[in-house]
Amino acid sequence: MKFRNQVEWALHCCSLMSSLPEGRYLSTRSLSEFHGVPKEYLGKALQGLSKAGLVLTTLGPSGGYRLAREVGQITFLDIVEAVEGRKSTFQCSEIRANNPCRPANACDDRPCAVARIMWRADEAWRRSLAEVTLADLQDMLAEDLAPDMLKRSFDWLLERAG
Amino acid sequence: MKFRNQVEWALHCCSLMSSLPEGRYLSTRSLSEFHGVPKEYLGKALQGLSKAGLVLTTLGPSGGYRLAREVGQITFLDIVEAVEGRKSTFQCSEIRANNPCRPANACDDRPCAVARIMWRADEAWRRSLAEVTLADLQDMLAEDLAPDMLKRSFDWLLERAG
DNA sequence: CAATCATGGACATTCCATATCCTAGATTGG
DNA sequence: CCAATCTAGGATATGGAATGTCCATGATTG
Repeated sequence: MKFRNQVEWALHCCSLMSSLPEGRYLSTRSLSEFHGVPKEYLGKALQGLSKAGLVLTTLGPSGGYRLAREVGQITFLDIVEAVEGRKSTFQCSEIRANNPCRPANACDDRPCAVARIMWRADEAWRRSLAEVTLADLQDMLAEDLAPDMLKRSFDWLLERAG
Repeated sequence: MKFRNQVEWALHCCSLMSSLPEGRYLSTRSLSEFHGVPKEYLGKALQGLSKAGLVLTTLGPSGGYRLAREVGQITFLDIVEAVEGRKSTFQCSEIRANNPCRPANACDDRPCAVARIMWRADEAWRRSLAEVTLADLQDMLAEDLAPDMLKRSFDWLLERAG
């Protein structure tokens, strides 16, 4: 019951790309150096973001990734699902069908009650993540971090952005 | 990002034990037969419930498990956490410390903003599961299932209960 | 006293997260 | 045009966790 590391990486990469000026791109190499994570493996996560349409890419030198939408239009749920998929935390294996008292021709018009309850909790979880955008994260970071550190990070980013 | 099978098994076992008359017990063997799951492995999940204080046990022939509290006093969250543990879905690896622009003496007074958002979603998930008890599940099943099947399952249970 | 039970440790197996490496094709800067 | 750099993505290792089996122990019951 744990997320991939890639989810954390993808979220932090999106956070960094949130400060990227219009039309510029950040390469996998730069993103991996900034966060201290393996470049090749991070690439898989970024490809997930790309396939989900959350980021745009260009090839060649000075290529890389940038956000495909405004920071206010990308939610945490978008990013998590792009990397982790849309599977529910609870997978119903239809245990109820094994009940020895169940007639062979029994048909279930509704999903198993246990699954319904677990899936409702999943929905609450998704709703919570869908309420937070990258813009909200930017606001939180502006409160958390010292202004000069934000400035230095931004300069670092400008140096690398193609 | 998926639960153990044991979580599903434990929930269904608790559901069955909800109909158990006062003072009677159900063995691992019976529970595994009813649900069609491996006895030895199911035993591990039931031991989890036992260690969490959700069920009582007795040894010897006619021994087994029964709920330790009223059905209205055992929540889905209780059961899930007894089997799965209390780990969060999101594990913060403090990626922010790898930021090359970060001064060596920097200290963080708050958890990483990304983690705070993810943990808030976990809380919403837990709250949802904490709102549902085994009594609620019984009500749902009474609506879902044909009365004669509930009756047959109950008789099956009485035959096995020690 | 023999059968049955929970507990728990040891062990095998299968699957997945976590990588690493390489090739192909596209693009850019010189 | 050419060399360098980029993304995309396939092939392959590896470690650890999920899944499942087996057995020993001690308690309880009939």
